[in-house]
Amino acid sequence: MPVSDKKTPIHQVMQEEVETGPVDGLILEERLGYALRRAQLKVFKHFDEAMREHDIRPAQFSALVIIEGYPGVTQASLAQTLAIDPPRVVNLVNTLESRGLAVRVRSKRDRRSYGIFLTRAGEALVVTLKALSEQSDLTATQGLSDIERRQLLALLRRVYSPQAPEK
Amino acid sequence: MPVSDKKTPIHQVMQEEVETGPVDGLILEERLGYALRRAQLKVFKHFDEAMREHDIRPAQFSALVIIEGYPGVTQASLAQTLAIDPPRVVNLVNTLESRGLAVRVRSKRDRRSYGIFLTRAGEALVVTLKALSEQSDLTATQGLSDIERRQLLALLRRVYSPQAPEK
DNA sequence: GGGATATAGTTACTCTATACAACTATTTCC
DNA sequence: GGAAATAGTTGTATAGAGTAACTATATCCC
Repeated sequence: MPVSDKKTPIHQVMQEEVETGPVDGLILEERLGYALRRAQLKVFKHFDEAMREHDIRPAQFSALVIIEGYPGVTQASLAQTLAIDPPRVVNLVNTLESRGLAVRVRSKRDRRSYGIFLTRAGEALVVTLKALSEQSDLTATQGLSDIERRQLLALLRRVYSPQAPEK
Repeated sequence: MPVSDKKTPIHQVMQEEVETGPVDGLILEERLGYALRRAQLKVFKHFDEAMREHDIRPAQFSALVIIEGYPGVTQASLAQTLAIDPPRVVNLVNTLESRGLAVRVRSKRDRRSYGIFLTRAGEALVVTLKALSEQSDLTATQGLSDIERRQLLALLRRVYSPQAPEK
């Protein structure tokens, strides 16, 4: 039962039949958060499709790419770069390990921490995944030219990392 | 206990001490999904701060703005425009109703559906919230010029709504 | 050298978001 | 008038995100 049944109707009841049909987002299009969410939904949907066959989630993909680029990266660094919190990193790395894509190696310098490395299987997979991801980004942004895509990336980078260079 | 204890160490064990310090996102910066997520995190963080005093979540704000622009909008239209599913709309509208910001009015044309309207309190609040949201977007994108902000919005719109005009 | 403090990782718990299945009431299609 | 579709609701399941508390180790400082 709708909550309104318990409340007094208000002045707008007179306007009742004003508008019902499908409504575009015109009014919200000036809201950055709305635009970011809608764009991210679309890009992630394409990404999920592209990765479905490999059963890889966005954070897993990003982690693999970072580990490839920085072999021996610690979980704390991963957390920072992925902008996720330490508990999620534990879970993430557990998954990668149990699937044989990465391994933890206890650091000799600081025995509290682990260096994370890709296995050969992980190295092979990340190459495939990067190609798939690039393709998925292209199809998700079909309407944009290469220049516009680069513009978009540069602008986004400058939003989340204010000290990023303009070009 | 880390999963790796149960696995054979792999070839990279030799490289163990390679890299640990904080790692920037350089390697991922070409990934659209990563950039979108990071930017959205930042924009939403500012938004949450701006709205904390009013205890308004992003979806609630967007709903209020849509209802203001399309009085009598149905829940189905709300779901479409907000890109959330019908069960969440029910919950959302329940919250707005119980806080006295909006009301459901049964449609005479189609008695399955409701038109959603703002109460006077809702109308007053949405004016305040829109100003706060604009201010929050500005501070979240401090590094950008007005022109770049508009460029970013236009590019995002063309990503999620491919038929959107270039300018 | 040794105790206080900080850090890396882990576990547990909470809250929200998202997705999906099933159901009621009503409308539309044939 | 009956079959199929639609608007809204309820319930359930899973993932994302934030927080608190804990262990083991390292660093700081007297």
